[in-house]
Amino acid sequence: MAVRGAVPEVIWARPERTGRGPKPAYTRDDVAAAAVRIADAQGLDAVSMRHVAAELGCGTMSLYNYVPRKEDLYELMVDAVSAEHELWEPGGDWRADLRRVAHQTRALMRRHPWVPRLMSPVYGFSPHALRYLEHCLACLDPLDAPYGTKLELIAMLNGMVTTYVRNELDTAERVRALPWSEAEENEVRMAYLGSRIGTGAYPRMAAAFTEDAGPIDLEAVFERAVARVVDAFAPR
Amino acid sequence: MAVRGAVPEVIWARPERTGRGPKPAYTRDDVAAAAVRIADAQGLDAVSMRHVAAELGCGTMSLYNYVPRKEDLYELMVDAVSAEHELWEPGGDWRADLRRVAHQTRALMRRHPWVPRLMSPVYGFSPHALRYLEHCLACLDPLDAPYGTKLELIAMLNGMVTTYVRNELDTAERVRALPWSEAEENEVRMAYLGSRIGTGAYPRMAAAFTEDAGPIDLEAVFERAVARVVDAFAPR
DNA sequence: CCTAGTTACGTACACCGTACGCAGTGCGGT
DNA sequence: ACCGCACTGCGTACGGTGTACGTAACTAGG
Repeated sequence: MAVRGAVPEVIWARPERTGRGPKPAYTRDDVAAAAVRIADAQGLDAVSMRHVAAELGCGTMSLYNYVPRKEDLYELMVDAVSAEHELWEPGGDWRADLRRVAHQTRALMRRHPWVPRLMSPVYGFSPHALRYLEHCLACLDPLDAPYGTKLELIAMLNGMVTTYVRNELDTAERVRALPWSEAEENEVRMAYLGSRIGTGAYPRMAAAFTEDAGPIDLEAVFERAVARVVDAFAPR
Repeated sequence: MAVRGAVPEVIWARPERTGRGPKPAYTRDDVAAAAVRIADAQGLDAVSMRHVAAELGCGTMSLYNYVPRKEDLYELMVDAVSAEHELWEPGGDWRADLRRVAHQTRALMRRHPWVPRLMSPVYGFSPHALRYLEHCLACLDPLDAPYGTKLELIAMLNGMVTTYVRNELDTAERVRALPWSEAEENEVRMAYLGSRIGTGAYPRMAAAFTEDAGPIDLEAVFERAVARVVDAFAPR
């Protein structure tokens, strides 16, 4: 009997089956898919061990045969949706390819609004994350720069996309738990903001708000941000 | 009796006292300070209503006289540490001023490692956050650009700093709850990564790892990232 | 002065992650 | 062929969480 709880382990290094005893009723992918299904439908906070087990159709504690801790379940979830990344043959224009990567990542996160909240550097080791990273590096083959710089570019782009989509969506995820609507909350916040600005203590913010009264085009803002990050690494 | 739970409200718009009834034993700042003290000392996960109440020296449910939901307690915490931002008179070189802002924000987050996890666009309305934003805009006075662009720059810089420090620190925050050390976990993860790379399926990652075997200088990486974001908005 | 609104807070509920123990199952070694 | 044991499945239980609700004490406004 191995003392499982006290030794560090990576979920991906642990074999899915060891050969002895009865065959497991589900695969690791089944578990991940059930958790993803719940997160997509009811939000990340609804992903509890009990709910996932119920969705899967087994007892709660049976989950711990597949996943040592809930943290690892999160890791499985991120890897599962990372499989949705479409990996194409890079076309030679690394800036265009990287912009395409950014847009695809954004689309993925909009399909699964809980992903930004789970993004962590430690999840970068999962199988599908490695494939994704290798693909990004392949896109950067035409760029004449050391790998260190390329990795910094990829990290910066991914971080920017994650932050951006997170700001765009986690309020929507958050509002699910609130007893009032997002529109109502925004209205109250804007009213408060207006009252603060009206005091005259923030002249530049006041100017900023009178300058641009129209609704902001999120799509265009994202487009510009991506281009700026990519161009920041282009040789002059 | 107002039905408090069903109407949206901003914590900052709610008056701290209404005049009727016994005087509150603590101020809102006392509550925030107690929560910050716990988060600094024991991590964000230790910030429970019971712990904060105990730290403050009152009953658990008394907290709800000061804060309608735990979410608002988080908002108070972020605002409380936002007061630590040093606001100087901008010197005319907006790029230098912005770099200084970035470094100061990073230092603040390193003092309070739980801040990146709580960063959310909705917290941008707190009093000290408004002061901070106005200061950033003041730094950007010499830059000839519409306020929309300036706000995009500030958002991008803040997001990058937050992401960066988060990646740097939340593993440390996370490891507090794990039954093994961060070094042990890193060793296991690196071993697994090596075994995956050894399969030859990721030639570029393999090349990247053989290229740069030395330890990475986090300070220099951060410096470069800040400079890149700032320079991306400089007129050519 | 009275009363309505507020503070303080104990109790209770539903839910969480997961340690533990037990029954059943089927492969590996003899 | 047959143990034995490692494994799966899972019920129970523990200590934690946020917070709804009810009650007692208190004080300012009419």
